[in-house]
Amino acid sequence: MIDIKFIRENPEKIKEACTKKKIRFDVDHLLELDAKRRELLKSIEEFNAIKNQANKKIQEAKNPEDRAVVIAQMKELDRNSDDKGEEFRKVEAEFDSLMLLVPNIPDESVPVGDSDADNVEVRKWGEIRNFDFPIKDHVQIAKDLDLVDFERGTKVAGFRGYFLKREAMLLCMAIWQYATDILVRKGFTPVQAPALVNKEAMTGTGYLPQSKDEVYETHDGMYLAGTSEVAMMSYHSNEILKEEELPIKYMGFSPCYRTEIGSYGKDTQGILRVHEFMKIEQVILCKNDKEESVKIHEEITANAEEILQGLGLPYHVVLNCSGDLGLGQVKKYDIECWVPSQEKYRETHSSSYFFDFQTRRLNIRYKTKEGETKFTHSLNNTGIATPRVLIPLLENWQQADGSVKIPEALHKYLPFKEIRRK
RNA sequence: GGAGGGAUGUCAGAGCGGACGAAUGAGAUAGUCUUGAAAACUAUUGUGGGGCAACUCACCGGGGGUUCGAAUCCCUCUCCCUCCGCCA
Repeated sequence: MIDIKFIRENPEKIKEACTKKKIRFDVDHLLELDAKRRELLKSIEEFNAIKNQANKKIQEAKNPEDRAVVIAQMKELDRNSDDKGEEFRKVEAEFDSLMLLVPNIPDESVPVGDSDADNVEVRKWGEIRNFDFPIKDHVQIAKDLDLVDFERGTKVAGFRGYFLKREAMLLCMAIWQYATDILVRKGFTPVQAPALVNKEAMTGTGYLPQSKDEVYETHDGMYLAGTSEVAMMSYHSNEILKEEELPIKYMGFSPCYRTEIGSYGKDTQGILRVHEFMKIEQVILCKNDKEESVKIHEEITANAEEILQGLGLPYHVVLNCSGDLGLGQVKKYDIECWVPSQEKYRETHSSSYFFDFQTRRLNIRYKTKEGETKFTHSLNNTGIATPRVLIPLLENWQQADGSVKIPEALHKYLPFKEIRRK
């Protein structure tokens, strides 16, 4: 959510953000509602002030007759006043729902563009291997080594369903443990977060109302979150923190659910785009300070890079263009890992900051040392997501004989150093 | 699933139709005392909206209602606790 005062004073900046983010939003209509709302509120308040004064008189009235007179006057006043309450509530409701749709303003460093095609590569890491044998894609590797059962996955869980088996499952657990060790060492508090969450949590983080098609809703009005960010951000909703506690760094771990309704027909093979997966997420609350947000954004991006480097996966970091930013995001880097069979980089991480967009919705504030109350800033980035990361891992580490080597960083978590056919 | 009890400021906790934006305690901030600290004492200390300001309006879990007037009464939703049942 954006501060209405800021919108009033800078409507052109919001309009510009709409254009850059390719979002249709009628700023002028919002401001009209805002004016109307304030006008109604003023007249209601004036009426309330009169009533409050009259009530004081009723209390001060010495004898019952005086009292009765004032009460009669009061009733008369009530009858003659036109009740603006209902109109106000209507205007307020529309205003509130529109406020949830005002986009945050992209940082100046964000390139203007329409889609991911306009994203800009900022750096690359790792050697892209030159295979001297015909390579397999991850689906073939998984089938040959009996690591994923897609047929039964579909039978039991429908389209995009899968069973992860044997070494693949152990590998995932090793990857979680490996990533957890790195993040805990960096001061993150590990938390197993609920994936089943309420509407406030979804709205507060900005997944509702704008992305409601991509979210599973349960029969009793709960939601399956697409990321533990939803629960971890909501963890401190309606709280006032202390400045000394900041930054708060959580490593949220949870299953994640996505309908993928916007991506019918895309990546239908394998485990790239699935409805259900596991993810370790970095979630940060920090001071209301742009420089602090920028600094931590680079840190959490570097954390993810460190995790990928340990796994020996070539990647690049791209700066997302304005059209590829979510409603609340100020700036976002995607980290994409090299997928040999596709000869391109595919997204495995997404690192973004929001300033106080989410924390206004969730009402997460802190008291500064000077005693001021401010909204915190929030940021998040993937730590590691499985099984998606198995795609670059299996493909980049495949060997001519059909086996797959395990990167050394994972050896201590596994009873094997390679996966080969039985 | 059944039966009761509860939700109040940063925290604990009173209030149960008008003098309550809310007792009291803790915490925090400032000051006195002290070489310094602790203790003690004194003062200040909720949030949000409108107005340059004086001021004013709203907020006692959320939403409705009754009343001239609601933290207090009624309805409803959410959550928490206790007991019984059920499951592990």
